[in-house]
Amino acid sequence: MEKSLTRNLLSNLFSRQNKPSCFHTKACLIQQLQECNRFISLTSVHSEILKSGFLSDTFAVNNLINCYIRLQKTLDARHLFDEMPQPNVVSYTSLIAGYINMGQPQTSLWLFQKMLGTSVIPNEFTFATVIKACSMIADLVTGKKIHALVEAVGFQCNLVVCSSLVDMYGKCNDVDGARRVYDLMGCKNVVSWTSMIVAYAQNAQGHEALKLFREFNYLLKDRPNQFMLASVINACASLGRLVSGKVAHGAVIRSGHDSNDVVASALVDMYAKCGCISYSDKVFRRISNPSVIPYTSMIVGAAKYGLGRFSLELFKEMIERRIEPNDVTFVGILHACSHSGLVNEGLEHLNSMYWKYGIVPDAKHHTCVVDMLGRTGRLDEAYHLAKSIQVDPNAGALLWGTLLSASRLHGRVDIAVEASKKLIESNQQVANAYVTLSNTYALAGEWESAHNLRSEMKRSGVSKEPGCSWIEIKDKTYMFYAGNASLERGSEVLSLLRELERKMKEKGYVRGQTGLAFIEVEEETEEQIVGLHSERLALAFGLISIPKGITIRIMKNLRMCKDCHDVFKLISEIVERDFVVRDINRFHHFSNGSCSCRDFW
DNA sequence: ATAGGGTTAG
Repeated sequence: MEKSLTRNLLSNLFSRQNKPSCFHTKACLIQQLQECNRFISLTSVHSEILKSGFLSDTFAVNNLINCYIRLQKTLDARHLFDEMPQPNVVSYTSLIAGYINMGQPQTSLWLFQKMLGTSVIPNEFTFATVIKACSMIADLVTGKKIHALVEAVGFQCNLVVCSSLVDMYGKCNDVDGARRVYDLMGCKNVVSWTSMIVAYAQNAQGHEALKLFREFNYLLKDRPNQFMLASVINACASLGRLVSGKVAHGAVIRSGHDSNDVVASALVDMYAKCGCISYSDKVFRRISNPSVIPYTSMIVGAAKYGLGRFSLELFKEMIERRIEPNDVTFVGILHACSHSGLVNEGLEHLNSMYWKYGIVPDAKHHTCVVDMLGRTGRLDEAYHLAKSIQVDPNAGALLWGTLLSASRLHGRVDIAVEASKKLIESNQQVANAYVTLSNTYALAGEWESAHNLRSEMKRSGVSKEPGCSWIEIKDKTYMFYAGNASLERGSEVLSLLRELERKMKEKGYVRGQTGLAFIEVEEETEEQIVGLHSERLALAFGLISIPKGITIRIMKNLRMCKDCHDVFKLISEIVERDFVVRDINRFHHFSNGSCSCRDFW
């Protein structure tokens, strides 16, 4: 690359072309640099600068560096920078930003460190840029050091610097840190508000995100833009709040942002997570040129509904439209195959993802496949696969946790023991491992082992939060704790739910495999609400085991079933009376999924 | 030369 650059420079240097006289004045050269968007014309201007002797002019070289960076020639920019006798703050900041644009935040932080050893003082542009580098790699330690420097140098009142600090703390999972900076800001704009909303939304505090959004609208400082709306829709999705999500959708339509790809993706995801896959589909089909992300949202949404075939069709369609899938798309596809029992299709996709699409399967893909094999009872293959994968401790916890659940589902004590060992050894999900293993022993009738494990847990002080599931309707949150069957008329509900499960099995419900359904719903009818309640109640009773991520699919032909209707009615009454939680703020730590249901003791 | 948004396995 360097050689070709030199060649171009030389050929331009010695060519005798008729150039307008203005070409040689500094102002003109710089204007040409700012308008330049092709590498070949850049080298020509570069050689003119060289000829005119402006290479010793910091301002001119800074413009040259920026032009190289704009054309993603970071290495050339670096060579120029290294040759500068007196790089100034702009030279440093430009190159630092260049490394960030090339996806090298570490290098940009290294250069910043070097800059601190010189007499060049960073300014607000430099700070905003390096803070972004910390956000990208979630480096809170460095972020805090830079924050201290910001205060020392006196930029703590700068709008852009503070907005990037809010974002940095949020991305590093320090929500309180983000809020502290946010509260100290003298003036805020849409960006600062959005950064704070995102900090909440991405740290399982969706309620706070929505609260801030309401505050923003109440103050009516500005109209929400597409960035803010996408973030708010994301918060609604994580909470499963259909009503708020629809309000946000209304705002999107009114403000004309509905054709925005990012906003549309957020809507597709939100409707799917709120249980309205048909709405997701409607929004999705209105996107004129969907990119890989809305396609992936739709694939994942369908997969979670047990519509595995639909996911695969969407995948085929996007390939036909020459949209390149990414690693997340394959997570969705493998998830779809896993949850719809399409094992052969899943294995084919795993095997072809690299040679057909150039995506190397990593731990998350293998975890999906372990889950897929495990669900259908192919535990030995799943175990074999899990053993063959190199993983870091976090990914390992997911991998072995997945295998452990599958072992329990099929009563394979031997593999459950091995998977639990791995979890306990790695000091990850220890309580989960104990509980699941004990449940597996119990399932296999090995009561003594189950009991011993419980005693061991008590002795070593390992405890597990009870599983919890919730549904929000209007402004109320209904919480169900797993295994809590001690409510009034509990046995009555239990027998009705058993009957319901029997009917579900008649309709093809397979334990641990396909999400199935209670009732067909057009709009937000009473039936839907009751249907959702009964799903969660059933979970609470431990009666049906629906692995997290499977959403109950809604089936038309159950609508007329009178028995079901009676169940819903009864459950509805009980739920209204016994399950209203008034202080929703207490449950923030659960809010990373609207239908989470953990294992319980 | 600077800040903010969407999809991820259990």
